[in-house]
Amino acid sequence: MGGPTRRELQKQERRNQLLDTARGLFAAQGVEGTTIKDIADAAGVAQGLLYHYFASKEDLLWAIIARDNPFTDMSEIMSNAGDRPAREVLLQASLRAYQILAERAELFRIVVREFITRPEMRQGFKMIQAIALGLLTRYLEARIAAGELRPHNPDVTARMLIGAVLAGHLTGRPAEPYLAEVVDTLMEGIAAA
Amino acid sequence: MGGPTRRELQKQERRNQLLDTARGLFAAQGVEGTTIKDIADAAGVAQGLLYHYFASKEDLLWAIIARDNPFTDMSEIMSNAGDRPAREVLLQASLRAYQILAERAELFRIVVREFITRPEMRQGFKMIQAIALGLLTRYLEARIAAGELRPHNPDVTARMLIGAVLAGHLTGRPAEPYLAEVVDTLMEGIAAA
Amino acid sequence: MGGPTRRELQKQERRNQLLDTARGLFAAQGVEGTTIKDIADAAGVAQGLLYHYFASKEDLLWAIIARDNPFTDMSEIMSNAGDRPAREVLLQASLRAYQILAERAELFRIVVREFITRPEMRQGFKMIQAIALGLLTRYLEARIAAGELRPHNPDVTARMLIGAVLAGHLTGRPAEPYLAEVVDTLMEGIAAA
Amino acid sequence: MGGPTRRELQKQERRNQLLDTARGLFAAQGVEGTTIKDIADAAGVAQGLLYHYFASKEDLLWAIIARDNPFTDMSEIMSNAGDRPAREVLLQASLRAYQILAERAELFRIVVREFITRPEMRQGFKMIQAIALGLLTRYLEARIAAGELRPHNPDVTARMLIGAVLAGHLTGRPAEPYLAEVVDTLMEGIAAA
DNA sequence: CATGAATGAGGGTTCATTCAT
DNA sequence: AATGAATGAACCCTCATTCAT
Repeated sequence: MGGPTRRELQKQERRNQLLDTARGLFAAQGVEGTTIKDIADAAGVAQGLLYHYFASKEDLLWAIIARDNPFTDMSEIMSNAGDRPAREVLLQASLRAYQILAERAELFRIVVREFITRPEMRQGFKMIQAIALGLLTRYLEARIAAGELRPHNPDVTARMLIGAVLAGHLTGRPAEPYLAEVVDTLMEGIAAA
Repeated sequence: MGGPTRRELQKQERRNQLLDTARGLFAAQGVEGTTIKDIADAAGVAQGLLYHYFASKEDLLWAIIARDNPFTDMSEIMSNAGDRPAREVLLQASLRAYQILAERAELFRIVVREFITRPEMRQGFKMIQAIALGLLTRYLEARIAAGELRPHNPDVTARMLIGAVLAGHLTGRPAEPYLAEVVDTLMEGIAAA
Repeated sequence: MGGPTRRELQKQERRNQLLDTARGLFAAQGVEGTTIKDIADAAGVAQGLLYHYFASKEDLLWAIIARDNPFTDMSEIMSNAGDRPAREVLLQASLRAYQILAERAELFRIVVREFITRPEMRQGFKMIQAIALGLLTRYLEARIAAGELRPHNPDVTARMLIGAVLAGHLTGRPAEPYLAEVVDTLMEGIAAA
Repeated sequence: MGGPTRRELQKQERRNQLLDTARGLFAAQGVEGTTIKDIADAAGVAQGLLYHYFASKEDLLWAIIARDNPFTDMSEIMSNAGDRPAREVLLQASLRAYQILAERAELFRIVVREFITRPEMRQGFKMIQAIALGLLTRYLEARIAAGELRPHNPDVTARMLIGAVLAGHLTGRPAEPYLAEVVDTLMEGIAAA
């Protein structure tokens, strides 16, 4: 029987509140630049309380990443591509990725910043990238096999698309018409006929 | 008469030594994660000496950026494009950018990391990106006008190329054949004829 | 309900303990000559704790001054002069001032020392002196108006009395018979009849 | 035979320049608040040079005090009192003391500040005060014996005059008419006839 | 005589973490 | 569950002093 008790619910809420608060500050000031006191003050609690929910500041960081990790979300998207035209599928995937980046902008900033220098996090970064790359590459291979795309190295295409999406996000470009143009260019190339 | 004295030479050498040491540590551990003591120990000098050359840790960071800034280097490259085929020019530019990123990998890691969270540095970042984008965009416009490339939005192409170069660098891809494939894809597209 | 809780009481006690300890050391060695470690060690606490109670060493100094400031104490004295003979009132005021200087000798030493060189404190010094001078001057004016004292510039008399009290304190003269002689001289002069 | 050489003169000038520079900074910022670099920069020389002239910062402080000590100057004044009226002599002495305080204001500030907390300097302070007090007291005793002043404790009068002079100086009062009023009050008292 | 690079001890301050309440 | 007083290790930086040039 079951379900969470009232108390467990409150506990979850408090935990989420602390995660939200910490995520905002981490994104704005960096992990090193944010003190436990900052987080406690912003959340309106005492410093000590954070140690009831998280073993350390490091643990708090990992808890944020674990909770807001968007990968389960992403993997579904590519699975349902079916037989629609590649241009349409790639555009939809780009748009969705853009959307996720916007929604998770704070997490993204935290992760990029920390991944750059922390050796133990670089490992995780490679995994993440491999997943996204894998999803895309497998899709492209299927479309080449189906004859919709000309034979080429799909890994390169995947990296170009991901790079263009990231570059657009980082430089604040609106999704429209940028992503459509990217996909068009990818499909047709820029050489004069 | 003239020329740097022995003492001035030594001063420059010492200064460069400290900049090199700091750059390596900043890149490896982040600016926050590197202490003045770390740098002094690695350079084999006393902590106090750093303050003989740089007013503060912050000042030291800016001194690294100022010294290793690759912009003058980059702008020359696109100016000498002349009338060679676009495929060749874009590939050469990509290769050179890759090379610069490799040479300045440490600076690049430092800068990206710090730019992500420091507001005063974001400004600088936008400038940098605008320069690179501008160089590329102007070149593409010229080739469209010359009829070598089909009419399209060159800003998108520029971002795609930059994104692909950055993504390749960040994920440790060797330049060959990656960059050639990127440029080919950009020129011809991936759609089946 | 109400009143301070146990914890609030302890907080006040601890705060006062730290102020007492710091005051003693500041008086003995000067503010610059006293380190936070000195204070913490003397109080038997960790250095960090001082920053739980005071934002900085400077703040600690001001907190001592604020707590031990004798002005409310002093202003009452002159208000209750009533119609007693001036000789009696001036003597009583001198004695009381002497007493305060003795009680607050540490604060006094600190304040004089810091006021001499810190521009921002000189301001405060002028205010303090103006208050004491004002109290005395107003009293003397009233007694001149009442015909008890001969017409003269009361500001000068006030400064002479204050000067004599300070000089006596600084050179360690016992209050008796010094202050009585000072007041007598002030009342009668030293010229032969 | 004879006279300081050119080089010795230059040496003296340089020494005096350094003493002047240091005195100004010590007075303005306190001894602790002044760095050797401050002094060297203000004098336009290298830090190391100060150690050619003075063994340490402490030594530099004592050298200032030794050079600018005003006592020889002061003792002559009271010796030549002769038989002039006491009012005139006391006023002249007060004026001269005021003048000396003004001329030596910097030294005075330094000395007071350091004397307050340095045990080894308190000793010197007592000597100084004893000298001034002695000169004045002996003069007053002579005038009492001569019948010009009524019998009283001259030590008290001396302290009152010194106190009034110091208080006036510290609070920035102009010499005129303050000192004349002080001497008048001292001579005649403030009681109504 | 003069320079200023170099040292190294120590200062004020910060902050993640602990623990009695 | 929640508080916040208390700790102590480090951090950035300062500065009197030394010494090779």
